[in-house]
Amino acid sequence: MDKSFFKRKGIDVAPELLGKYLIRKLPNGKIIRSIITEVEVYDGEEDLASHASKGKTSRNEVMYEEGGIWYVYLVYGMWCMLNIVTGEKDYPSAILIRSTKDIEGPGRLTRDLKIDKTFNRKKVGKNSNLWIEDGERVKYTRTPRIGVDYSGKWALKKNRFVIKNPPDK
DNA sequence: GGAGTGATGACA
DNA sequence: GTCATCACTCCA
Repeated sequence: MDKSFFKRKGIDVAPELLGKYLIRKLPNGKIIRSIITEVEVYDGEEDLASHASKGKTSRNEVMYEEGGIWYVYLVYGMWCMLNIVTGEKDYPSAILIRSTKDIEGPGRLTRDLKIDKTFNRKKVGKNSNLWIEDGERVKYTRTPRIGVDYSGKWALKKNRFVIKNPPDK
């Protein structure tokens, strides 16, 4: 995956991630490939649903980096969320990977792929044992994001991209 | 529908 | 230091 792919706006990158393969190489050498089926875009400080809405902090500073690295953080005390940072440096935006074809749900995804905070800030690539490979171009639909009701009008923004008719493996 | 869980950020 | 909050999943 070309680095410039992730330097574009999250809203442009997100639909193209659908249908691509998320690939995880486990410590024991086993490789898991799964098609990305559901993502959400968090874009800019004005997005109240984004961690970046409160400005730069020690947790979200990774979002301000240049696109092409992972942003992993803990929610609800037990689940890690997997995001890809997008956009230029100093612009906070990221895409949350919510589901793949085999694993539905962002918390389950990271549990099953054994992804934890050690991936935070790592580059998307084989060197970090977690990367993306080209897949098929697919149709998708846009819906409001999940679990962000507190963010007022931003909760209604259709920044969630879901694959339509996922191809068979 | 409701509990559990712990890092994080806000405030003092 | 305290306290409330939270991009979730599981089991009723």
